[in-house]
Amino acid sequence: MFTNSVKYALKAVLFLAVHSGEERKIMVKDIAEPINVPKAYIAKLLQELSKQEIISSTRGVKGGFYLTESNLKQPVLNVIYAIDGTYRMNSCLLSLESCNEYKPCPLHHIVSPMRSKLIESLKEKTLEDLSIEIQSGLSYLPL
Amino acid sequence: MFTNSVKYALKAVLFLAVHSGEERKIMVKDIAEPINVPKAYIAKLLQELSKQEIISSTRGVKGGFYLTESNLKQPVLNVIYAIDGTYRMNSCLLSLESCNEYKPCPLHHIVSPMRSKLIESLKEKTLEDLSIEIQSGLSYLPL
DNA sequence: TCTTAAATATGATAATTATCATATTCTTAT
DNA sequence: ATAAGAATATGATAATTATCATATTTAAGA
Ligand code: FES
Ligand code: FES
Repeated sequence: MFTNSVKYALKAVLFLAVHSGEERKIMVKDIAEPINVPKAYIAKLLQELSKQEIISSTRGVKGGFYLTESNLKQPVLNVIYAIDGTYRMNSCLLSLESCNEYKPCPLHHIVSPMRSKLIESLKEKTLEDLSIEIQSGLSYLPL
Repeated sequence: MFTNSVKYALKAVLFLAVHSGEERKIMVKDIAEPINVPKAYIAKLLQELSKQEIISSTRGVKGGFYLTESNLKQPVLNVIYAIDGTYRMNSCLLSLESCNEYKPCPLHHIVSPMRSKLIESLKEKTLEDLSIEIQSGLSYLPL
């Protein structure tokens, strides 16, 4: 469904959502280990997310990655789009072009409503929402 | 969501569902062109599907690929599993291990119900069902 | 201002997936 | 039997994705 990169990015961002803050910046190596993702790999992804202002960072001594209040308000979908682009989630299952209501492929009626719902949910849920669920013990992060 | 291989395989199988029969075998080249997939690529996929008895084939003069009545009764999901394996559809979105109700990842509550529904639908719908929909003009094949 | 510790930019390598090519085997009809 | 037309088996190449590595830039503190 998603690429490995998106999965890793989501894990990292959610980890930051739970553990970081403007006063609690976290370095790559302290993110990589608990979420169980290769350090160099997650570093690259974090840099990209930072460049796209999905997450925040400062360099140098005492630097690291973190989420601002504003970052926390973002929908989960932002992370996905930032890494994979929008195409993957929205393209038709059978043709490789965009999904078309007027000339639906044979799987459209099965797949499209669910995809719409999924995207809607990922747009509604913010990083903060998920962070709260994790902290309430309704879901688990490291796995 | 699915790999390119699965998409191609589905297109080919549905093409066969609509156009072939025990008395109407179709050769690779006559499948590849209308579904707009490279011949050598789809050939390999068709061979694999044939080996797994998702579709039928005979070689030699007058040979080709086709679907028997029994083939037509199969759920769409069979095609997907035959090419991609079962893992891809069933694994957790965030960890790379299997999805777990008792220790759900932060996206589980959003994603899991929809995935279950999707799998259910793909299990219920047979190739014949989709073929009929195409023939009724409810959906379109080549795209 | 200089040293140090961090992210950033850039790119190299490995693994997987997608694509292409061809010699072999089987089936039908001559 | 044998010639021809098809799938089959096998493997090679290309493109994309995943992974790793490192030199450069920036910020903080001595
Ligand atoms: S047209 Fe194929 S999924 Fe919508
Ligand atoms: S535990 Fe992650 S999707 Fe179910």
